[in-house]
Amino acid sequence: MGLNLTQLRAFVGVVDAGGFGAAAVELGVSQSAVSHAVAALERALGDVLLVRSTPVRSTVLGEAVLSHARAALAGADAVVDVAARHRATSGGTVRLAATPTVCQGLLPALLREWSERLPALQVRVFEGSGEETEAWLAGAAADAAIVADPPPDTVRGDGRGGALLVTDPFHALLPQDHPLAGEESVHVADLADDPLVLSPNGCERHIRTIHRLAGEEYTPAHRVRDLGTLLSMVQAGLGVSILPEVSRSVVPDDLVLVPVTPHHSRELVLCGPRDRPWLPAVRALVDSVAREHPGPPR
Amino acid sequence: MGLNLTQLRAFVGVVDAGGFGAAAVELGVSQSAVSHAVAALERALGDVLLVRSTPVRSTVLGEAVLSHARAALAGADAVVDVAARHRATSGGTVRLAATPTVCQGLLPALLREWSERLPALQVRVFEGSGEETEAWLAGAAADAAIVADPPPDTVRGDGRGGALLVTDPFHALLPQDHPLAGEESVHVADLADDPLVLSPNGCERHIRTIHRLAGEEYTPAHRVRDLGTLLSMVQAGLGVSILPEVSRSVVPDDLVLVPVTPHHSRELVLCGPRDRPWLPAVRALVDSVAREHPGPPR
DNA sequence: TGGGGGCATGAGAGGGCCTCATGGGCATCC
DNA sequence: GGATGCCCATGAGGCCCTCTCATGCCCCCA
Repeated sequence: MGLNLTQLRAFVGVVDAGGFGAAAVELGVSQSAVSHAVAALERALGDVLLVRSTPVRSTVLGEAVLSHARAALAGADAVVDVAARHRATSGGTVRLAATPTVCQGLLPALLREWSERLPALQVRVFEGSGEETEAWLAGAAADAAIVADPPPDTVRGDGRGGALLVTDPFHALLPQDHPLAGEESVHVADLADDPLVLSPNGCERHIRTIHRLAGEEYTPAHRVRDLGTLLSMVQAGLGVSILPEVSRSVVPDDLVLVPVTPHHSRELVLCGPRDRPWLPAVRALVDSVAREHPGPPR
Repeated sequence: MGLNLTQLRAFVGVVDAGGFGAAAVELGVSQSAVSHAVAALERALGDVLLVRSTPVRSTVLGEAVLSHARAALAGADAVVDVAARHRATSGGTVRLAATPTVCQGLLPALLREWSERLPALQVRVFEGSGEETEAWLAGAAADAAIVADPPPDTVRGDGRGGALLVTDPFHALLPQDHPLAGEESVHVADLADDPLVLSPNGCERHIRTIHRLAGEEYTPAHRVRDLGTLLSMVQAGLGVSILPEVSRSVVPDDLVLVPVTPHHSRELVLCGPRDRPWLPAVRALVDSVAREHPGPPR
């Protein structure tokens, strides 16, 4: 009763090969199979498609049907073709370098997304400072990285280039009971009296920029390596800090993030190495997130 | 191993319906069938197509495959659609009126062609004089006719209108031993000494035109009704005649057809009635022969 | 801690599709 | 005119696919 790709392939094959036997050779099946298939198709459609002569000719219905049959077969072939290409380019393991804030704030959702939407692709995360991630990527110890504010030519080239994951604004990190904790936003000058705790994970450059924009002096009171340490110190009332938005997920309940002015943000970009070809799988990762955020209308 | 329209339909259905169960309802099969089909498709393609969540989402591969799958299904649907339309419009019986010369010279090949290329269509031939065929068509005793030189608006409107079957030049019919039988062409003035035998089957108008073009007097010596009689009389040496090219197939070996000057020809056109809608089957006949002769480049 | 929605899975039946073998129509060639 | 070869149709038989039914697993929710 129902149509069949085998039947369509047999019909088109007979038209192209000029005969049932020739089509059978072409399709790698017996002549009988071709005959059965065409007969079944003709039964399903309710009329004859081919005139059994030498060479075989099409009936009027056969001619009318032929192009649609070709379209159907082309679509089916494209499906297997796309799948084959996908298997070849979207498998294997990608070593992804990222900073701690990214690893904690951004990566969980991304990894979950990737494991669902690119299940054949395994991502191994390497956490390091901003300098380390860039060094790993340059030194081929990593295949991709999430970097902040890369040179513009590497950002979302829409096919070539990396993918902008998120525009990540900076906030003041304050204890919940800090006088400014309830404000809509906080100017960096108003924090001048509080000791500034800093974790030099690649954000220091941006924090310096914020101070420069405000005309404030940049004098960090403490430098810690671990983000947990920073949080603990602010919790202990030893000072305040400035953190990017992606850190929000790891901020304890008794600390708050308040937008800081002058406004400043960094762009987090997923990209491959600058100086060597990208792994196909990295391209697949980039494309998958680029499709999520449609990007600017150019 | 091989793709399947059922599998593609299930996959697209799940994407459109937002779930396996909903797709099953949509497709009129069990939820289990949809699950099996999608699983088989994923096995065939070597990777997962759908993320089993609520609502179901596509993987990257699923998105890449979706449009091609839709194209394949659209092609297959178009095939059955075209076939259904063809069954509705290209079946039944057509009563076709034509003159004897056409019936003998032109129709055999046409009927054979039609029986092969439009096997669901039956053509019943009604043979009559030119006046009779036109009267039958006008009076709905025939559904179509092959007429000579109809008004220009009925000729091959390329979609609407009739189909030009052949441009049919006139020849002199001579006994093989006639002095002019070996000539390349014969001027009608050179036949003035021979008695002119005429069969008034609708060709008389053209023969009169040939004489008028030559400035010759038109004086037929004999008028017979049957073409066979005419041939016999010419064979018996009782005179000569003027016949159209399509008559060649019924001319005996001891008679010859020699192109006559002034050159003149008629156009034989297959068309439906002028004053009422055409049978769809008549349109199918016209289209089938119009496709044969590609027609002038406009 | 049940309950329900949603999909997967296994068993079994039915049908579709393939191959093998054979038959018939048609042309060519001695 | 009979033989031969080509080409397609047809019937039988077997395998595999696909469907349904029943049930299980998982997750979310109250």
